[in-house]
Amino acid sequence: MKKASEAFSELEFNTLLERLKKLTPEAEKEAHFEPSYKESSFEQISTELKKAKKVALNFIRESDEINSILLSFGDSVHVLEAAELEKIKPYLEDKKLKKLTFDSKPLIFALRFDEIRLAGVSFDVQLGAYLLQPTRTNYTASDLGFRYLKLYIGEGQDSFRQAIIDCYLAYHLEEPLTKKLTEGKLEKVYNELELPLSPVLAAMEYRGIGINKEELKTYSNELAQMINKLEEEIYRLAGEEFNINSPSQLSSILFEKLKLKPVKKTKTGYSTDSTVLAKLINEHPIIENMINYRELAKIKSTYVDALPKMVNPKTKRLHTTFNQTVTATGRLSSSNPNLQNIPIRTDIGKRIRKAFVPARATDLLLVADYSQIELRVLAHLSKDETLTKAFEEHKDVHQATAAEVFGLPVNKVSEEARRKAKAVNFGIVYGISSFGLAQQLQIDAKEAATYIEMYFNRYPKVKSFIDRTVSDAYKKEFVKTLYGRCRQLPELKSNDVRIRNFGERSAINSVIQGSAADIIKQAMINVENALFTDDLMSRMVLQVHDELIFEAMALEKSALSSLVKKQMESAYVLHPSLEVNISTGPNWLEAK
DNA sequence: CGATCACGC
DNA sequence: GCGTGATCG
Repeated sequence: MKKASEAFSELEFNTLLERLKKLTPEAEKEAHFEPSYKESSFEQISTELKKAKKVALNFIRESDEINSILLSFGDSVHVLEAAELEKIKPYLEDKKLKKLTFDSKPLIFALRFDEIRLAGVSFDVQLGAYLLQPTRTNYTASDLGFRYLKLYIGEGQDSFRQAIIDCYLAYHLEEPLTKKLTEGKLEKVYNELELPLSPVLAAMEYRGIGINKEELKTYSNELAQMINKLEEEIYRLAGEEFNINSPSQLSSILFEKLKLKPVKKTKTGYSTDSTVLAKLINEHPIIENMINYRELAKIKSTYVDALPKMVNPKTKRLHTTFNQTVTATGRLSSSNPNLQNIPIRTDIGKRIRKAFVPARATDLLLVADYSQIELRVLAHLSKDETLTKAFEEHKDVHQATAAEVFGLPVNKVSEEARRKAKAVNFGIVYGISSFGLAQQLQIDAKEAATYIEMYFNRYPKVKSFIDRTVSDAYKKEFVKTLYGRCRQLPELKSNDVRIRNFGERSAINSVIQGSAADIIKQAMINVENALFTDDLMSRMVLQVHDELIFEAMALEKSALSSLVKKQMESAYVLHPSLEVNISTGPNWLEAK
């Protein structure tokens, strides 16, 4: 039984493991873990606190307000009233006293409201567990307690008990998790990247970004009118009213009533997605209206109407949450609201960006973005001379790729050829399949395959890097990034060729995307430190995968520009080197 | 709550 | 390839 459960753990069949745990007779018999705690005063623990080298820390919070302070020196968890925070403050700010946490960022965030800067966080359960198994979807006390301490902790505890358990685990998971991190050679990425990044993210979240609510209100009304007109026109052309937002209803209108030819199927019926609509554009006038409707409806519901509702009434700003333990590759994600998918491509979408503004009208937004970081990482890892040279000579990389692949002089590269080369470059970074490239370029898979072949002819070391990465991944069942971040690939053991192919593409993508993520994380840490060292007032407020966004004091514009450029470009010594473009403006649209 | 769709890198 | 979120049924 034990063996089976271990096997499941390795394969990360999360739900199966859960079920097994519940069914195990030992689990039934064994007393469920009961956290021991006692209500203490500062005076009662002060002696122990003074001589302690490390302490596990947690809070019981209601939203951002701290209600109780939880401390543990290994055995019982001490519960102190929030009123004692002032007395504990020097210990929290003492970087020599090691703080062990279950999830440090919310703690750092909450303490900012009491003007306490938590220092000396040396262990964070969430970050450690994430680095060990980045493809898990959550890292609950119950899972981690069982996995690393063989404790049976029930799910769905009330928030008081949960906070106690988390504090207990913060203390007792340090040893086993640290050991595993060392075994996996993950100490560097843990200690030098993830752990120091966490307070940087907390600070960015705390600062938030300014948003012009009135601008969005006005826009919402304009969009409502436009959507209304499109709606009427769509009903008229369909000959009836229906729910335009329902893909199934739209499908029956298009493919049954109007007898349009279905382009592709989904699990449940005929697809009506934007690529399908684009192909049907000349078949019926309703299509163009639908395309426009989709875009407007999306922009209105997801951004224009949603964002103003999320403005914090106290700060009047938008505060995203940067999730540090979500992606399989090491990227951050952003939620509530997601500020990493604000529209940019279309004019309609761009107007959203115009509403993102600095706190004071005299300030500026500064955007610093890495130029082609993923392709540069690819050039670095593959050591391909042609690709490396393109960057060293500051060429337009897609144009250069087109010239290579199609055997043209650079000045003879058409828009069309460049577009194709760009798609091939994207495909390479994503772990290409001829099917995917064909779909992207609307060509048949055979033609796509010849493009890939032509590409590999001109960039042979990219080809061998990809082959090496994939065969390595099969051997080890994981891949690693520049900083040693790891991703397990259980898909490569599948008997299903489609799942194995997915695993192969993930292997390539994870190395490239994950290495780029490592670099920008390093840059964020370095930039944040440099801003304080140089005494600048400007602040980093957002990260969008390959770019950093700052609220810049107008007077600091040039100092900030050079600081950010220098720190980002020197975050990692890459060959070809990293290049950063900087622009500024009164809002996010004009700073791009 | 899964499926579909659409936004970003 | 990697995400988050709105909407539907």
